[in-house]
Amino acid sequence: MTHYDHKSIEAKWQKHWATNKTFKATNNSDKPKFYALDMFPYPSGAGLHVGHPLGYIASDIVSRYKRHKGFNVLHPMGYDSFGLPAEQYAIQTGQHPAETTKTNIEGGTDKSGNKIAGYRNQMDRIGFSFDWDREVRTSSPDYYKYTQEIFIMLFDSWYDNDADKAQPISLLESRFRESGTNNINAATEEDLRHFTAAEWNAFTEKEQQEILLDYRLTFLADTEVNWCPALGTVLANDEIVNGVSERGGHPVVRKKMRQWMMRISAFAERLLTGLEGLDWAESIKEIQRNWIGKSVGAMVSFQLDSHKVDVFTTRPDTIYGVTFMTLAPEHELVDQITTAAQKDAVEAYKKATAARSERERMADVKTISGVFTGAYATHPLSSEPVPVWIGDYVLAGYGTGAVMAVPCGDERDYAFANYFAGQEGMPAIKNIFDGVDISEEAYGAKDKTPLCNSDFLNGMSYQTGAMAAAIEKLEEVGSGKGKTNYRLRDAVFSRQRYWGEPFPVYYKDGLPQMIDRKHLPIALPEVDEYLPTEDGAPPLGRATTWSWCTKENKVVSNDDDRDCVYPLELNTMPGWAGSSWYMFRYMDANNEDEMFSAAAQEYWNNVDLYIGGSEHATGHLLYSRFWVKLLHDLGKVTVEEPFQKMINQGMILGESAFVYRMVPMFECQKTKVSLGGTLGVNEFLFGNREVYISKDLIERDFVLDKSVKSVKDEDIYKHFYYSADLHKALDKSYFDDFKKKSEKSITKKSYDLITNPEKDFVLKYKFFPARVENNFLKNGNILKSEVIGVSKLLFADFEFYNQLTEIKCSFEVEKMSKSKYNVVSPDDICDQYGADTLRLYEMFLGPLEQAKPWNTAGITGVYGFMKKLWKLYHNDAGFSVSDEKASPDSMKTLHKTIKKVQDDIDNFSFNTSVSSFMIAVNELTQQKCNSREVLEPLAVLVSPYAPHIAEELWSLLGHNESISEAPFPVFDEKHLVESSKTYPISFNGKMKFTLDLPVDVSKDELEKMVLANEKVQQQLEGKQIRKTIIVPGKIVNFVVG
RNA sequence: GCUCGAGUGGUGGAAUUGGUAGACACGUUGGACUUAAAAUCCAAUGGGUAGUAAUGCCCGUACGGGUUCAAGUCCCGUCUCGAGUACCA
Repeated sequence: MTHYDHKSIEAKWQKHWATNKTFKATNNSDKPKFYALDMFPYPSGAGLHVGHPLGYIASDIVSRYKRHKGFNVLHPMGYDSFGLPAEQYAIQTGQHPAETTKTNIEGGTDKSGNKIAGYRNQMDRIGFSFDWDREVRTSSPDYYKYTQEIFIMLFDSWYDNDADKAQPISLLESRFRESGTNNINAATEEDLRHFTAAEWNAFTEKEQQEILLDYRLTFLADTEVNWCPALGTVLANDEIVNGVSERGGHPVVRKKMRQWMMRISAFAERLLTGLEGLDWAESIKEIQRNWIGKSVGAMVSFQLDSHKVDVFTTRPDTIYGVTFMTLAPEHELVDQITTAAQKDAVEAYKKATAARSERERMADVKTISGVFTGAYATHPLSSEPVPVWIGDYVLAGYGTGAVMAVPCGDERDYAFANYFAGQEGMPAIKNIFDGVDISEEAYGAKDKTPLCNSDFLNGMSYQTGAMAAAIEKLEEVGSGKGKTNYRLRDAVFSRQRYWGEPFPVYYKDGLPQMIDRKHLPIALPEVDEYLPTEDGAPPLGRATTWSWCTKENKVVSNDDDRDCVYPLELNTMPGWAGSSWYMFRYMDANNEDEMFSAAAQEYWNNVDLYIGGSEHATGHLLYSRFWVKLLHDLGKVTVEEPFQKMINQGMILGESAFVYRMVPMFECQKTKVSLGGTLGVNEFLFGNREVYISKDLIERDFVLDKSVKSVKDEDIYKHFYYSADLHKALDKSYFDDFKKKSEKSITKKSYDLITNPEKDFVLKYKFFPARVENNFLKNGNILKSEVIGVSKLLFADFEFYNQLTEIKCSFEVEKMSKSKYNVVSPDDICDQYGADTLRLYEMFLGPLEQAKPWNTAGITGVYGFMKKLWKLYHNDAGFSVSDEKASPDSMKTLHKTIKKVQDDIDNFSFNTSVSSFMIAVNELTQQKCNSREVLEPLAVLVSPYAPHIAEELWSLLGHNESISEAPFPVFDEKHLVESSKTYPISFNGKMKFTLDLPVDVSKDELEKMVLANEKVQQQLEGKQIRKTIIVPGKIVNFVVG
C-alpha cells in the first residue's frame, strides 16, 4: 500500500482495538490515575451530527495523551437513556420506548422504515478510546436499581444544620425519643410543631411517620407546580423557557399537586462555597451562584390583629422607612385580613392575577398593579399603623411572599407608592435618609448615608453597623431575627411520565413506605398506552400489575385484594436522577452487589476532566453536586465535588442554504397600499408557477425601497423591492394586456384602481426565504433546477428567475438540527475523508470553547495533511524509513513540535497543535527527512489526534504492540539551541528589518555589532540616538529623533 | 435593565510574561503536469502608494483617548455582537 487508504486502515484498527480491548481500564494499577468523562449523551433518533463528537474528540485526545504519559486512564461512555423524546415517540407510534432507545443506540430501522445508524456504531467509527466494558444506560434495571437506592437513602436522611451535614433519620428518631425537638436544628419548613420526648413517645406510629416526613431529604409536599397540560406532566423551572415548555413549546400553568420533593435547599450554602475550589469557567460558576441566590438579612414580624405577617428583608436597617406592606395576591392571609369594604376589589384583583399566566406576569414588568386590603399592621418598633396592600410584583414563591415596602430606598416600592399616591391606604413616603431628596426617585446608593427619623438608628448607616443594631433590637422585642435566604428552591422530583425510574415506594394508609433495598429494582411495568389515564393519573396508573405485596415482597396484580397488598407510586423520577451519580458507576460498572465498591471509588476518586455543554449549568451540574454531597455525608464516597475540572465545548453551528420565492404585488405609491394574490398577479406574470431567485440576483436586479434604511439577511422578505425595468414597462397597455389574460381573476374595481394613473401603482416584489436541503447542492452552493422536483421543501411547479437552470444559494448560520435541514453527519465525513481527518478537522476549527459554524470547505486542507504525513513514511515503492541519523534541522522540528503539542494539550488548545503538526510535516517534507529517529516519535505525537494512521505507521515501523501505551517522546531543549537569532531591529518602536546575531554575546557587544551594521547606519543617518533598548533574545530598538 | 464574554485579512483562526501582527488552513489568482478533468506540485495573496525592477514609503487588530522605548495584548471611555438572567425584597 503506497497511498493513504483511510478506509482500510481505520476499519482494521477499530476492529483491533475492539477485539483486544485495548482501552480497558483496570481498577488497580501502580500508575497514577486519570479520569476523563464526557457528559452523558441522550440517544435520540436523529443520531449524532458533527457537533456532538467535538467534546468526545477533545476528551479522547487527552485520554490517549495521558496513556502515553503513563497514566491509568478511565474514559467511559454510556447513555442517559430515559427521557421525554422516546416517550413522545412511543405515544405517537405505540412502540415501547425501550425498543426505540435500543435502536437509537445499537442501530436498526425505525417504524417508518428509516435506517438508524445507532450512536454506538457512529462513535465506533470515530475511533474513540472508550472502555466499552463499563458502558451504562440509565434505563437499564441493573443501573436504576441503584438510582432507586439513592432515593431511599435520601428518604432515610435529614439535614442537621448544627453538624452541617446529612444524617441518618434513625439518629433523629433517637433524639426525638430522648429530648423531643429540643436542640434540633434541622433543615425543614418554618414553624414546625415542637414537642417533648414524652409527647413523641406517646404519638402513634402514623403520627411519628408524618412528623418525620417533614424532616426527610426527600419528602411529599403539596406544591404549586408548573403543570403542562399538553404534556400531561410537571416541569422543573429549568425545563421552562420563556414561559413555555423547553421541549415542544407548550403553555405551562400553575397548579397544586402532591409531589416528591428534594431538599436541595439544605445544601445551598455548601453548593455555593464548594464552587470556589472548582476549575470551571467563571461564567458557569456565576450562573450557579445566581441560581442559589444567597441574600443575608432578617425576618421581621408585623402584628396584624391576631395574625402575624412575616417578611424577609435584606435591609432591616431601613425599618423606620416602612410606609406600607405588600403581600403576594396568593398569600394565605389575604382573605383573613381583607376588610369588608375592600373585599370586592381584592377578589377581583386576585382573579385577574390568577388568570394571567406566569409568562405574562414575567414579560410585563413595567405595569404597576395592586389593591389595598383595608387592613393595617402594627410596626414592630414604632407601633405605628402600616397599611397592607397586595400586588403581583411580590412573588409568592420567594421569602415569605410578603415585603415591607421602603419606598425611599427601593425603586419598586417607590414606583408602587407613587402610582397609588393619594389613594386610601397609601400614606406619604417616609424618608429616613439624612439630607437626601427623594422627590424624583428612590435613593439607591444608600449604603453610606446616615439614617434619620429612625429612633435609635439615627446617625448610623448600613456600613457603620445599623443592620446589626436593627436586628439586635428586633430580637430583643421578639419581632424578628437575622436570617439568610436562598433563592434556590427545593426541587420537584416527581414526573407524571412513563419513561423514567419508578419510585421504590408504596402507600399504606396514605403514608409512603420504602421498599427494602434488597428487593430492588422495582422494574417499570408494562402499560397499554403511554398517556395519562382518563382521570388524570400518570401513565403508570394504566399498569394492571402495579401493587406491592409486603409478604412476598414483589410487585403483584392490582386485583390482588389481600391485606398485605398496597398501591405503588405512580410517578416516575425526572431525567436528572440517573445522571446525578453515573460518574461513580463507571468506576465499578459491573458490580452486581452494590452501586460501586468503596475501593473503586477511593482509587478513581472523582472526575479529573469533564467535558460537555454549558447548557447544563443549572440542571445536571447543580443536582449532581447535591447528590454527591449527600453520598459524601453518608460515607458512600470520599469526595464532595464530582467534577474538579470542567471544559464547556462550544456549539458547532450549521449553515442553512436559502433561495427566495418571488411574490409580485402592486403597491400604490401614494397610499402604500399593496394588492397581491387577489389580482392574479402571480398567475399573469409567472403562469401560476413559483419563481425562485437567489440573494445575489435580488441585489443585482432589484432596488430596495428608499424608505428602508438597511436590511438584515433574515428580514429581507419583510420589505418591498422593485425591478427598475419592470417599473418602466407599467403603462396602461400593460394592464390592458393583463386584464385580457386574466379575465377571471381581476375584478373591475381592482382593474380601475391599478390603471388609474393618479393612483400610480407600481409592480414590486417580496422575497420569501425557502430552505434548501444541503444534499441538493452542487459545488457547495449551486442549486440546479432539476433537483427541485424531488425536494420536500420547495414547490415542484417552479422556475428560476430569468429561466436560469441553476442559481447560487445564500447561507445563514444556525443551530445544527434536523428540522433546519443543515445537519452534517460524521458518518459521511468518515466515508469520504476518514475518522482521523474528522478528528483533526473538528479540533482545527478553532478553540474548543468557542461556538463555530461547520463548513466542510476547509477539510481538504486537513486531508492533504494526512496524505503528506503518510508520504513521509513512504516512497513510490512502499514503506520506507531509514535508520540513519536525522539532520539537526529535523531534530529541531521534532522537538519543537513535542514541546508545542505537550503545552497545547495541557492548556486544552487543540487547534494550535493541529497547526504545529502541519508545520512539522511541511518542514520534514522540505528536509526530505525519512529517518526513524524522527518519524517514530512523530507517530506517537500524532497518535492522540489521529490514532488510526498512527497505529498503522507504528506497526509498519515494526512494532507488535499497540501505539496507545508507547511512551510520549521526551522533549530535549538541546535540539532547539541555536548559535544565532534573527533579531527585529526597530526604530522608535517600528520594525524596519531583521538581523541575524549571535546569541552568546553580551548586551554591549550586541549593541556594537548592531551599530556597525550598514543598514542601521543608513537608518540613523542625520539622526541622534536618544536611547537604545536591547532585550537579548527578543528585540533591538533605537529611539531616535 | 443587570452579569459575563467577545470584536484581528475574502473565510476559520494564530500571536508565551507588552517585544517581527496575520502562523496554519480554506478561498482566490497565476504557473507546471494532463487530450481533458481530478489529484499532485510550485508561486503570489491585509489595504494603499511610488518604481521597469530590485526595493521603498504610508495605513492597519471595532471606535476615541491614555500609559510605554514598544500595545491586538495594560488603563479609561464609546459602539456592536453573543451568552446567561430577569420584579429575589
